[in-house]
Amino acid sequence: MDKNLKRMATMHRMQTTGLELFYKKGYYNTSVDDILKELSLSKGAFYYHFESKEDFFVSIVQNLLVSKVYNMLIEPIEGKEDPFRAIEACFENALDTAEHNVLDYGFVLSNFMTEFNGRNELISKYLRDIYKMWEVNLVTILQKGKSDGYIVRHFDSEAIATYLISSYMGIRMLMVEGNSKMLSYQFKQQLRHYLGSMTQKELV
Amino acid sequence: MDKNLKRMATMHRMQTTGLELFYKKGYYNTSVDDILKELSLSKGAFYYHFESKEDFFVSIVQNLLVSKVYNMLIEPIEGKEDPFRAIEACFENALDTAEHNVLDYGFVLSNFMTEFNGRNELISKYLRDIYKMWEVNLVTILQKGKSDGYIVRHFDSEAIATYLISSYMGIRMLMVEGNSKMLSYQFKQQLRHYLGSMTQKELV
DNA sequence: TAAAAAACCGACCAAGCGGTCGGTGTAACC
DNA sequence: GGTTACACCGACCGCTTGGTCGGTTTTTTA
Repeated sequence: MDKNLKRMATMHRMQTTGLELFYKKGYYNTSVDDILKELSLSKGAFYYHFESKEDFFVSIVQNLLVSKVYNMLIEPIEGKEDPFRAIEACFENALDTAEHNVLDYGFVLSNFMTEFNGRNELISKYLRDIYKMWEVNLVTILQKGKSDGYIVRHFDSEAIATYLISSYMGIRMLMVEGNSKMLSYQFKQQLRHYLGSMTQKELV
Repeated sequence: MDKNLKRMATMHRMQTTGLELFYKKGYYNTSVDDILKELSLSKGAFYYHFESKEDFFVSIVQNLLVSKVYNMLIEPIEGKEDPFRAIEACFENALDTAEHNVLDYGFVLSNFMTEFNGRNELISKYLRDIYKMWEVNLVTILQKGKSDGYIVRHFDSEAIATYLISSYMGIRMLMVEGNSKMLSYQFKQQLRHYLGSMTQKELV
């Protein structure tokens, strides 16, 4: 009982530190020893809990990344009345945390997708699943927005979702130097314009 | 004379193969030996022509990447009458080559920017310079478009450029599996809508 | 409190890395 | 036709990597 608790605690410690370092330096450029040094743990401890470095990373994706993306990019949108307002607020909030160089998990996701693309199919698959989860959620709320009269009916929800996600991932990729505040501002402005151009005028 | 030719030929061969492999597998995940094996050349040959792996990559950026990005993403837009039409055509063309998984250098650029970000400041700087070149060109043509009456005057050219580049880099990041055709289609559609929403109606 | 199971240690290994260096073939020059 | 400089070779070096394994410590169990 208590046993399992300790096990979980250590694994969790390893996972959070692992995510942080993998994100900062890249998966292939971060050694298992790097993580262990940070935690003052030994190789033995690591391979007692995880089968391999790859297995370790998969566990991070499933235990941390999924829920973080959900909390930050999906849950804040779900069930809201006006979809565009909800999306706008959610994206802007995510960018604000990103500005203060806190971990922004939308970016973490796209960062890893880039790194593993064509290099590790298994991990890529897990990452794509998270992306799909995000996309499906956006499409759903856009469809609902149509029925509720917030969005012009003939627009393509899937295409809008794709465009939204790609622009978000793109801007996060650019927001890495000192100019992130400016970029974030410009992005928000254009996002509002883009969404505004598809809003159902009058009616409802 | 002929001498210099041979030198240049070998270096160029190394650079093109290097770019290809670095792009496919990542810089840190591609060894010098990997490239040499592909070319049936030896370590000696490599370090005769280049000081280090880093120096080699910088030479690739300066000799190949700069001109490729220019040819593909800048030159096709420069000096055109209607900026939105030019940008639209240029982006669509770039995505079409990307679909047939030919090297698309806008993506190569963003890929490397992600990989080196926070890991190699020198290389990051060179990559950012290319990005800036692209951005400045977009801003310039957008400004010109305003004076020529194609674009509503009060719009923010810098913000539009940022939004365009980020969405492009984002969509390319997503276009990696089999669904790239669909993504590309959706992107083009939304890009047209976005640009259309800023086009100066009537007048001119 | 003794035995058993779980958690952790760290020296060690083979493989791979970027980079060096003394040597070799070959074309250009006098 | 000998000299010289350029282009290339590949064994080798020190170091890091992911992963192993026999052993020790800590915790749970009975």
